[in-house]
Amino acid sequence: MDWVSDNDEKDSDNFSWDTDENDKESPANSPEKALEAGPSQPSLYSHFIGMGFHRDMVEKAIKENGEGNVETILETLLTYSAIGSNTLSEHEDVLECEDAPERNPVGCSVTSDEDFFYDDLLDSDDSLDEDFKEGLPKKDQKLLTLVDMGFSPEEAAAAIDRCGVDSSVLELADSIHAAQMAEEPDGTGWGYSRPRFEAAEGSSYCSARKKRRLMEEKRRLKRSCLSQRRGDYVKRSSMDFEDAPMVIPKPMIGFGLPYEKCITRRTLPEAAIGPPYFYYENVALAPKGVWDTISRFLYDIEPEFVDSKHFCAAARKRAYIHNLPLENRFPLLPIPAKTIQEVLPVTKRWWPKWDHRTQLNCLQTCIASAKLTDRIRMALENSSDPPTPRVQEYVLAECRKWNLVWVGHHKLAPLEPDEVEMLLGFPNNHTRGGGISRTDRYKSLGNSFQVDTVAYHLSVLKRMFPNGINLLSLFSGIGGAEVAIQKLGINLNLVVSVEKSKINRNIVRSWWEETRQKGDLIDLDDVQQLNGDRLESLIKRYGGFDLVIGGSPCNNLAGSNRHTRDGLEGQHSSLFYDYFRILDLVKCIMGQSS
DNA sequence: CTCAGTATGAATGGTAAA
DNA sequence: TTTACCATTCATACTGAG
Repeated sequence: MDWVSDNDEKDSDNFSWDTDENDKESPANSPEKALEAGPSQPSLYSHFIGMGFHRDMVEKAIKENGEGNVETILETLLTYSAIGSNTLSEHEDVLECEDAPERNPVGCSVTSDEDFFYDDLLDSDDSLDEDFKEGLPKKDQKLLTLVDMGFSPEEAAAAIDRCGVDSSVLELADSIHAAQMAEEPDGTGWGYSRPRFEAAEGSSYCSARKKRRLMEEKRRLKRSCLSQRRGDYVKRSSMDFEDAPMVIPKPMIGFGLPYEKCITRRTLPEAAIGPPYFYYENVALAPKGVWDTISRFLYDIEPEFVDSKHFCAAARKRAYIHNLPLENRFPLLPIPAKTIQEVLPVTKRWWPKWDHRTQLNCLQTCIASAKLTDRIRMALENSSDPPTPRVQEYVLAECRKWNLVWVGHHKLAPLEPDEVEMLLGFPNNHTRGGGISRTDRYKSLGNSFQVDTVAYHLSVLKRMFPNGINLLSLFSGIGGAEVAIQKLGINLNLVVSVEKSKINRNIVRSWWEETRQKGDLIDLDDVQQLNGDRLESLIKRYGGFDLVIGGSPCNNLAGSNRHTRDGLEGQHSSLFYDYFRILDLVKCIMGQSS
């Protein structure tokens, strides 16, 4: 359910908006690129201001890091924000304060300590020189940075011991704060979070003008909502922030499985209650702290951890945060078989006794190469029958790693795209045709929902909306949400679908036509297009959204990413903040009109 | 340019032994 | 309680053919 590749051309939407069509900027014109082209202080300055950072912070961060390194400036700003952003409002005029939508949504109380940190950050000119630091071991560098930031050497050292020398300065600062809070029985909780900057790299092509307009819109819309919410959060006890880190329940069955005993009641925080309903999805096994952060943004709702192996023959460990009721869920029929041998009967004939797998591992975006399967074939040919334990071990490890199935004597193969479609609950040939390549099918499917799992959670909507729903679907991918809702027999009166990949948009649109949908399908290619204006006009025209659904990009969270598993702040995964931004805007706009 | 093929670990959590 | 070992994982980057 997310973004697939960067190589999709921008095309015009099928829906023509009344404004703003021409100030879409190409990535080449992004502020980021402009920076790389040559140093220009005003542009750099306004770039970060545009992201919602305070001007004093930006000035200081640029001074400290030099103009050249955007990356380190950003890191510095994030660090400042994590430590001191909550005090910002104390130093700023009201307008600016409300104007900073990217700031921590959990408005927090202010302690004198934090004031101290912030003042110190702004005023101290006596920090150690960076050249000197570079010559030191990593641990000492971090230690000095933390001391520079106003922490005591003891605190800093303890934090490095706790979190490890490879932790970011931000994490270390966070840890020290947590420790301080724990020591202080009456300490006021502070809502740790990085500022919600929309413009991590992935979204930085939003023009400054657009951003300003968006901010104006937000300021207008959010003034009342924000003050209300801040009030709510300040009331919360510091306990909320000292909770043990998120633990993934075992077995991973969420609030319950079909035809089994389920949890049917829960208490949602006031701020979480709809309309609209919302449903957010991402990988369960994200780096530490990611789900804590996501949950905190999504109104403190506890994630529902579910492994789709309970719904189909392949594992898919995912977490879902939603505000849907839990009573009277029902599954899609027919219930899919849950073993490989049942689902792929042709494999049964060749399946050796010593391969005890009955289910597949997670369906991913890449498949095993022919070379690998041939190596395995050779290994089996050259072994005895049954193969030696050593060969068995090797073969089984590769089978599990690459989800291989038996298609002949000594012959293993990856799943076909059709089979992946079937396992994920999509109609046959859902991703086939329209010029899509085989690799792209795997990629789009690997990023998708498991339809039966999602449909089970969404089934409660059927009774509530007998006349159908208006759906806002973000990071739609190949339309897992739309397919699930359609299979549940819920009419789709309106679907606003945001998906970066043109290939995926085509898939959804042809599905829309094949299933003879009566409603309106509006597809957009960029979440940034959904600003306050557009949402307001859509909501006015169609009477609001009943469900906001989406699974934001997991690229930087997924375990299989060897290169850029950067967490929630990663280039793609930071689009989560756009999910939150849009959901919050929808809530505010709909809350106002009712 | 697209497409297919290929090599490329580490973070995380579980379990059992020390 | 600590340590070691094991299994799993919505991926990225590069290459070469067409």
